[in-house]
Amino acid sequence: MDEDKSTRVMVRNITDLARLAGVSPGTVSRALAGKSLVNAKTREKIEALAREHGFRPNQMASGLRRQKTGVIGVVIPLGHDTRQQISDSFFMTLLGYLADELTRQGYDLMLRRVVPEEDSDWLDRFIGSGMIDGVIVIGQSDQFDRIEDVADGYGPMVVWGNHTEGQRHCVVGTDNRLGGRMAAERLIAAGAQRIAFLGDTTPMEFAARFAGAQDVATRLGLPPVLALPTHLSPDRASEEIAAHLSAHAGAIDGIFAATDTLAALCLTELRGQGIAVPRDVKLTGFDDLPIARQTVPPLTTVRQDIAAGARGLVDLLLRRLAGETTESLVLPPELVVRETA
Amino acid sequence: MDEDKSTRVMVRNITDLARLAGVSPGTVSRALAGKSLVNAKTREKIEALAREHGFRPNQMASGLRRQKTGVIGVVIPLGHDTRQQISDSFFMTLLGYLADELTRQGYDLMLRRVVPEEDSDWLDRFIGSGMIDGVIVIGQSDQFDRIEDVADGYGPMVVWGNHTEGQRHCVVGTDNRLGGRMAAERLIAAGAQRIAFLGDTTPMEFAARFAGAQDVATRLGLPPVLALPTHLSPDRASEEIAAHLSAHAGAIDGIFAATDTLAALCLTELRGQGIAVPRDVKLTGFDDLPIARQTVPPLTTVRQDIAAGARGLVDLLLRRLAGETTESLVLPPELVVRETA
DNA sequence: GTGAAAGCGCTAACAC
DNA sequence: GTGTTAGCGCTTTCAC
Repeated sequence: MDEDKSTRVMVRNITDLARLAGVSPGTVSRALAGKSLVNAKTREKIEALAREHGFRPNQMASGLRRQKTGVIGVVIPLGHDTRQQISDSFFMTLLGYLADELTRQGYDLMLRRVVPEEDSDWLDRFIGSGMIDGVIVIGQSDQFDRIEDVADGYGPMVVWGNHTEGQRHCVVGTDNRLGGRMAAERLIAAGAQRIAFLGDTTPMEFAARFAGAQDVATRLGLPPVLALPTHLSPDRASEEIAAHLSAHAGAIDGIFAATDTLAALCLTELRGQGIAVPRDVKLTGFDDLPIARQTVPPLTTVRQDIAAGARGLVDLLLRRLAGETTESLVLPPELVVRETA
Repeated sequence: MDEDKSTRVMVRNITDLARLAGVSPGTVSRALAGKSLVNAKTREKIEALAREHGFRPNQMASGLRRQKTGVIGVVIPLGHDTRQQISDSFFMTLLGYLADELTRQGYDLMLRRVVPEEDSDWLDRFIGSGMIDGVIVIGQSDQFDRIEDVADGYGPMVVWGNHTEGQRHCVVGTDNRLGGRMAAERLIAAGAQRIAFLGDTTPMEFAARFAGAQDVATRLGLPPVLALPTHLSPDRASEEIAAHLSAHAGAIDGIFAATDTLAALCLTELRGQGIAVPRDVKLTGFDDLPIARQTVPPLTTVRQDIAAGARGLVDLLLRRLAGETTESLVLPPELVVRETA
């Protein structure tokens, strides 16, 4: 007998293994799938052989036969702001948690980033590929209607995003409007009166945050919240922020940034223009990403529970996969007071 | 005729569509795959029908038949430091670029995060799943040997990590040792004499960075570089950094942090302990992530070209898929001088 | 240029 | 408890 793992015989499929084990392919399939009704001895023998030859049943074939793939699609639609920072921290963090959670549940994750403008068919294409059992959409971007359409005819889909009264697709997300109110209230409590919202208000989540801040301004009889649009990529955003700041210097004493990333950038620009935070201008972010603790001074922000979001997405998706109909899940935001407001 | 998209007939497969079109399944297959030798009229008819019914050929079946899936696996092994920040910015950024690059090349991306300690079989399992045409491993972690073993018998694999003389697997990565030298040289040029390396030196990349710094200290006759190990998760790292700083206060005037993330954390702790940067202690990071520009003062660091790395990984993988044998790709680091050293 | 037929690797009735 | 068989949906010779 030679010493090396006797992989001299190539085992390419269940049939090869069956021949080696002296049983039928059906039995091998049952044994490897951990099905009941297989003789303990037979099973052991088959498992030993499989191990020895490093054999694993082909998931494609199995998937085709069983009409399920064990794969969940995760798709990130990139809206108008195509070059949106690829590493957008929030989405990437969510993706990390999703990967963990799906793995825990025995699913694989197929990731797709799409540009809806170039491919209006992005969602159907993914669903229709036959490669995935269900889909998680990260961010509605500007594709709300597209998603609604699909939701009517396709069950196993859950979306991370903003909840709108009466919508038909199942969504998981933070109560952005409430979060926006919290941010604005904090800015005002810290002494601000003339508030600006920093960030693009086109995406629904951001629009809701903006609306929440506006709610508060209106209720308290303060001037309306000023919208200061920016892109999401750091380079462009920095320039835009600098321009906004110059244009409105002195007219603003509170800034509610749409995300922590934007807030951090803003902090840098404020310092550059010699504006003291929180003395001259109060500032809040949104998300509570790690960076929020590391800015100088550390950022007051509105926390989203990303881990809970990921768990919620996967939990709801699995329930839908099992045929349940599910309600959307709206998570509560939490104000984290640090030093910028 | 009724108004709605006449999706009354469900088209579940190529055979259904063939029936509608009055042709054979084979012809439909050819038409939809864009093969030559199909009558223009026939092709148009089939394409129109497919569009009308939102039909798309099942990729699983196609994959099974053609013995290729159009999917590239991307796996992130989480070493000993299991709870390594899920959102580890560097890997996540790389992942984003990989997603773009693979999409551009017409491939889908299947993502898997694995804990080798709990599953020694992680790599074979992924490869053997039959779901992927090739695999990109992000980070060697402490799995160098495992990867070497696999490389002997499996071609389409490329790894992001550190290059070691004579290794057998194809790797793409920055010249970490050179980067380490650059960082140390900069610290010294800025006036430091007693240098410490902040971070775990177990992963090969970090070990190489440390070794590079050590090279410089040795060459210049300075005291050896002190290793200050930490975990990667922000919470633990902060504590550990604080402890290191207290223990070695005054004995260190230059810190080379293994990553920008660690450097940013370190900066916060230094400030907390009233140590001025760069006056009392010089500091450099590694990576040049966005955060490096936003710390106060902004971080001097060693830049890795992540986009080039992603392109390299995909390019080499596709070449190997095509049967070529490829050399590893070592990318040059670049010193970015800001204000901490 | 198109149809017929075999088969990718696996699973699930259905026999026995 | 195990073998046999018929596909899952697609592609690809091989005929014609």
